[in-house]
Parts: sequence; C-alpha cells; structure tokens
Amino acid sequence: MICAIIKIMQKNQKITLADVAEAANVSPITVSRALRSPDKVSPKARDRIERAIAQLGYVPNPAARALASGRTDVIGVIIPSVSNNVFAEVMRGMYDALSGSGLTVQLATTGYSPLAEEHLIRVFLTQQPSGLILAGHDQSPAARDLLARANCPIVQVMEVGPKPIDVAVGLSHHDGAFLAARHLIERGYRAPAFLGAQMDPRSQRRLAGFRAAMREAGLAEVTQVVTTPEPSSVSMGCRLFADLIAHHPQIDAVLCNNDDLALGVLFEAQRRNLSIPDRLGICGFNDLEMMEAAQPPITSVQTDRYGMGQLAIAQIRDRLEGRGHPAGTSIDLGFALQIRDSTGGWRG
Amino acid sequence: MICAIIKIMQKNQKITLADVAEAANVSPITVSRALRSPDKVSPKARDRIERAIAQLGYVPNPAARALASGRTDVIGVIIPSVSNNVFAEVMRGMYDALSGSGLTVQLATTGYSPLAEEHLIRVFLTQQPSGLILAGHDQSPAARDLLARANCPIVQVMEVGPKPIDVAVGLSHHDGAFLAARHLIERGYRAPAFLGAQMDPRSQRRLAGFRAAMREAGLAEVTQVVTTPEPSSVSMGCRLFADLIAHHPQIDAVLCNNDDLALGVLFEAQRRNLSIPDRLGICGFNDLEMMEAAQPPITSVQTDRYGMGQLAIAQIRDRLEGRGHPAGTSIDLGFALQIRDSTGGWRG
DNA sequence: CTGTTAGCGCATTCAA
DNA sequence: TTGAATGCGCTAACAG
Repeated sequence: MICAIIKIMQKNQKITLADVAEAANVSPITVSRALRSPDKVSPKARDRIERAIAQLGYVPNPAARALASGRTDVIGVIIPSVSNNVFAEVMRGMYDALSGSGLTVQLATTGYSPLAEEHLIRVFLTQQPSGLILAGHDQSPAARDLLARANCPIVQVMEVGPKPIDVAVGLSHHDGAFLAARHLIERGYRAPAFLGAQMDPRSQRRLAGFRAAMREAGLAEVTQVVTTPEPSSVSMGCRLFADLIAHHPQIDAVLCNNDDLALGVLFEAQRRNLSIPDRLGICGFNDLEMMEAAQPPITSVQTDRYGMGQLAIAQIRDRLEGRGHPAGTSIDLGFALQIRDSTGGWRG
Repeated sequence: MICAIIKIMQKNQKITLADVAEAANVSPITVSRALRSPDKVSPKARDRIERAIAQLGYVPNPAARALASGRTDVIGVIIPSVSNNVFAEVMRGMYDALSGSGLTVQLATTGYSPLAEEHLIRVFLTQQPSGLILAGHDQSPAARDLLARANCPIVQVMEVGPKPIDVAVGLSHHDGAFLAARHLIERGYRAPAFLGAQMDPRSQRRLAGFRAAMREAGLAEVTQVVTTPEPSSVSMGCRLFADLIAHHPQIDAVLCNNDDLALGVLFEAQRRNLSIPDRLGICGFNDLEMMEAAQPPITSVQTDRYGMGQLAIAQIRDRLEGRGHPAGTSIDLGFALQIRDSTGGWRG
C-alpha cells in the first residue's frame, strides 16, 4: 500500500476516487460506497480506504458527484438582503445547524424583488438542490407553481402563513404587532403611531396587527402611520419620528416596525427632551440584543431568528433521511413581548 | 424550429445543452460557445440559440460545466462569523459586485479558529474555485503554503499587511486606532482606556495602535485595557465599561474596539449620569450607521467595508479576464476619523 | 466560424 | 459484500 501511495502521489495531480481505490486495492465503486454508506462496506476494506484517503489527502469532487447522481449537497437560501440584520441571526443558525452534514448553503439575495426571487428559484431548482429555504410566504404564483413540483424539501422561514408550500418555520408578525400595540394601549397611551421602513410583506402584516389593536381599542380615528419604502436604519428612525412628531405632536407612543427604527426614535426623543416613557412610549420589533442594553431599555417583540435558521436546516436534514415533518406543517416559534422601561410608565 | 421545440418540450425532462442545439439546428459545442463567448459565434446562430434557450427555459448545469472545464464559477469566501456585523456590509458589497458575472459566492465560517480556516481553504482549493476571499492576514503557515500554490486569485480583505499572499484590500487597523487615540489625547483626555471584545488579530492591532499613541503621549503609565475573548455586543460594552469604571474611576475616555461596545459604553455612562463628552469621551471603530444617529453622536473610525467587498470581487473578476492588479498588491482603502459630540468637549 | 472526438470524476444499475 | 459497464452534461483540443 505504501508503494501504491508513493506512486500515486508522484503523479502530482488531483487525487481522485480511482487513486484511492488503487491505493486501497479495491474498486472505485467500493470507495464511493465507503464514503456514502460506510456500513455497506466490510470493516477491513473500509479501514484500508480510510487510511488511503487520509494519506492521499483525497477530497471528493462535488461537481462529479452532482453530475453522476443528479443531486447536489447544496441548500439554496433565498433572502431579500444580507445587510438586513434580522437575517444575520437566521444565517448564523443555519450555518451552525449545517455542521457535520456535508451540506453547504448557497445564499442568494432578491433585493426585495419578487421577480428576482422567481428567477432565483428557477435557477436553484434546475440545479437539483438538497433543499430550498425561502423568506416568507409571498412568492409569485409562478414561483409557487415551480416549488410545488420540486422534489426537494422547501422551507419557508421568518413567518407562518395559512398555506405553506411544504414546511414553514416562523411566527405571526400580525399577532406580534397586535400584542405590542395592545400593550401600549393597556399602559395608557392614547395616541400610538406606527413607524415603518422597507415595508416588505412581514412589515405590512405588522402594520395590520397594529391597526387591528387600535380598532379593538376604539382608537382607529387617531391612528397615525408613517412609513417609507427605503431601507430601515437608526437614522431613518430619527427622521421618521421627527417627521411624525412635527405633524402630529399629540402622539404619545410609537410602535416601530423594527429595532433599528426604535433606537432612532429613542435618540431623537432624547434630543428633543421628550421623557421616556412618560411623554413617549417606544416599542420595537425583533428584540435585538441592544434593546436590553439601551438607556432606557426598550420594549420589543422578541423573535427567535437563530432558532428559525437552525430548524430550517434541521428540517431539511431530517427529510433527506426520510424523517422530518410532513408537507403542510407550520412550526410557529412564537414571540415574547419583552416589556422594558421605554413603555414602563404608568399613565392613568 | 417551432416543431423541434415542441418535440423537445414533450420529453418533459431536464433541458440540456444538446436540446438547445437541436432546436437551434447547431452542434452542442456552438451553443456552449454562444454561452461563454458570444462573439465567437455568428450573429445568426447566436440569435437562433438565444431564442431556443428562452423558449425552452434552458439553464446550464454548473456541475457538468465544472467537471468538464475543471473550474467552477464559485468564489469561496471564508470569514470568522456571519453574525459579526462588520462582515454584513462586506458581504453586501460582494453580492452587489457579483451581479451579471455568472459567479456565485460560497460562504463558509471559521468561528475564529485558524484550524477550521486551514481546513476550509484546503477543501475550497480542491474544488478549483474561480477565486478565494479570506479575512485578514493571519492564516496558518500550512494554509499560506497551500494558497501560494493555488492557481486562482486570492484576496485578503479587512486589512492590509506587510506581505499579501496575492492581493489585499483593507486598511491599517493599527493606524486607525492610533489616530483615534491621539485624537482623544489632543482633546485633552488624560486617562483614556481601551475596551475590546472578541480579540481577533485585527482587534489586537487596534490595541497596539492605541498603546503606541499612549506611549507617544507619555501616557503609557496610566493606560488601562479591558478585554474579553467573548463576542462583542452592546451589552458587553455596558459590562466592560462598568467593570472598568468600578476599578479605575479616574478613566476619562474610552477607545472601543468597535461600535457595539461604544454604544454600550454610551448607555452605561448615561445610566451613571456621566456627562459625555465632559466627564467621559467615547470613540468607536467602524462607524456603523447608528453612530451618527446616537444621542450624542459618537466619534468613530469610519471604514469602507462595502467597498472592500466590492473591490475584492472586482479584483477576482478582473483577474479572470486577464486584467487586475498583479500579485503582491495591497489596496489600502484607508479610514476617516469621524469626530462627533462624544469627544467634542474642550478639556483645557 | 463550426463541428468531431474524447473524457472530466463520480454514482447508478445490474450482475456476480 | 463487491465489481463492470455505462452515462450524467458539458467543454478542451483539435480539425475543418
């Protein structure tokens, strides 16, 4: 075996499965099997093969494997944007859940364009991925059609909806915002407003939840909503709030579409010497780590983004092993309203 | 052509290059060429081919392409962590610069482990990537050896260093911190401290820059440094600062390793009613968007992370076309100290 | 500018 | 449990 290895190494080329087979004195297909289902190979052969692989430094060629098998070890992930920090945690959960699986994630971004999403779905699906992870439930009809025919697990993350394509992992953004708005009202705020940027479908549902709570409280008349299609940021929170308070000074609380905006509102309110929570209540969405650390700490709707990423990958891994949840399953990770000082005041 | 297309569609299978060739009445290799170098195909043939591709909805099989050509259209990107938000902007720059190139990014994370990095480099390189992007200059000797032999462009991002493997795009973290520290001293602060979390190599160099400035000002004696290997966060900034001020109440300024920590210091200082910038000066690093929006706005060292990502991809694209910078080039994107209210006080 | 031949490295199918 | 034959879809190298 030593001789064989030396001879092969001297070729000074890429090490292939055939080289390993030669060094281990078995046929290539046996090496292939040893790699994919080690229990179908005799322990002796397996041992020789493993040794040869280690000594030669063999690494399988995924392209050849994909071409021959008609499958790839790639999980396609299609999200709107990498710089939206709600997705960062989701991605971290995915990467962590990937470890030791031999699977890799291929990330693509739509820039919030449904057409771009449809195109990416089409491209990914023709590449026979091991699975596909999508953000949300608002794929175009054509895309849904493609996905329905796909023969790989499809996981929709971020939110749960009425009719998942396959499996969904998320939460109800409507309900989260509804509960947050109701909390503001219960705390005695009588003129809460909604602040939103980058109004994607999930943001729209948060807004709907806010409106529902306001209607329930008989406050529909005084409801103020300020939104912009531009990306969300802390500065945008400052600007939107400045705009809001200039036109509607009677506003006494703000439900923000996300935590960046909420932090911007906090800063802008401090600049204007509006006391929090007495003159102004602030509530965010997602509960980024900094909400707890802020001065004062900011009330926010906690969501388990890391868990979503992990579960999405876990579901695909389970499916590939014949287990996992059946199509049609929605996994609602829920949310938790973290009540903090920014809405802590008693308002009679 | 219409007939041919109908016949092919009826196969109801994956559309291959051969199908396109049949529909367009050319040989497969001509279609292949039309895809890769359209100018080497006659306009008439190209037109027929493009039409057939559109009508059949043909999408190339990257695995087959990779296997046949020995190259992939994948750019490997190896970074420490996806949840560290300095990398989010870099990634956004990369994805933007990718558009229309047919290249894709394959992201992998090391979890700040040099061994993991070495392993990933090994795996990526055996897959004949179009390029490789690495964070920083602290690859293991074995990894540098592998990379030196690689026959694809290698771009080191985040920082510039003495001896790039191929091309480097970044800035001097030492100099950025040096300038920031000198700024604090010039403003009259007499006992600046350094706060750091997740002390990766770049953080170490920032610390070195801080120390150098302190030495230069004859303040080496009073230099206080608080660091932790744990991940950086706003809350961590609160905690580290609380720790610092408890043991060293004479501290009058803090240079933070990054902006998350700086924001935490701001919040914690506000909780303790330390007036900023009079009692305490705060300086961050990276100049995240929120630094400008904070109340008071926080001085920070602005870095062009988006540009780094863009340039890294652009360099690889250029190289693939035979252009681009030669090996050994370092592109220093520099930094800009953004002086804001958190260090704005006059201190006599 | 276009086509022919051959083969990339591996997995599937069948046979032993 | 192992192996032989075959082909996945595409491109390199050459020839025309």
